[in-house]
Amino acid sequence: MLSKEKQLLFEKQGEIAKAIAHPLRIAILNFLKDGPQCVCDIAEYIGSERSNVSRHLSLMTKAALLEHRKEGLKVIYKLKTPCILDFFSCVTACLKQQAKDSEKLLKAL
Amino acid sequence: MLSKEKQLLFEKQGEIAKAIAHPLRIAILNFLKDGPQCVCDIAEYIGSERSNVSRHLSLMTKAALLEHRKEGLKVIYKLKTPCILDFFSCVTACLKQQAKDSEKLLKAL
DNA sequence: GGCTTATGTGAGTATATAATCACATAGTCA
DNA sequence: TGACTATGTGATTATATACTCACATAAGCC
Repeated sequence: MLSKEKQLLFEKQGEIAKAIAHPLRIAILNFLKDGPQCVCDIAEYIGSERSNVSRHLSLMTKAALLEHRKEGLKVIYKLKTPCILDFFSCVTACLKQQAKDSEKLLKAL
Repeated sequence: MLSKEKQLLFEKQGEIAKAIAHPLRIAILNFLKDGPQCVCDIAEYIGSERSNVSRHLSLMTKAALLEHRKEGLKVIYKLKTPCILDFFSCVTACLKQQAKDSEKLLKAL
């Protein structure tokens, strides 16, 4: 049976996973791995409304994935824990597995 | 600007992240890392209704995180791509960062 | 001060997700 | 065959999430 401590841990882990789990947010994380960027440049890169981007950014900030500072008119966001980028290499491994399976299926046709 | 290929990749990665992003599903993944288990034992471990567990399992199966085989009356689920477990070590790093920040804040009081 | 730009937020709507209950299906065994 | 067990699924409801538009705020510049 699941202990209270583990339950709490899984909830916390779920919050972080949820903060990552959106195509636009993943795009933002990938954009920021090359260095800090302002909201306007992020919005232009991912091709979405600024207000929407702003919400995604504050969501990730609340999950402690990002941090930001003000610089004149602009707000600059950057990765707070670059280790989350490791997430993508492990997801990529899963996707490769999927691709391999599809390939097998295709050959069987 | 985001290329179509990258957009597609980020969507796929988002699907996998979403399949992980739930406390019960994370609990299941952690339970299965010690070996394959049937639905009834998984349900008992995480303390939720079987029908609910069943849905979480099929969701993760669709995302290719799990695979299953039938064994008599029981259906046995197991990790398909154990590499997703790496996800947890990278999330743990984020949580440690968060804890460190809270500690700093606490000291400043 | 007034104008402009960058950002964030409230309100509303549309869609997705999670959980529950009841029931259907499939396999086991007497 | 009939009772029993394990699992999955349809229908419903509650809640969460994503997006858009309009507007508020804050900082810079003339």
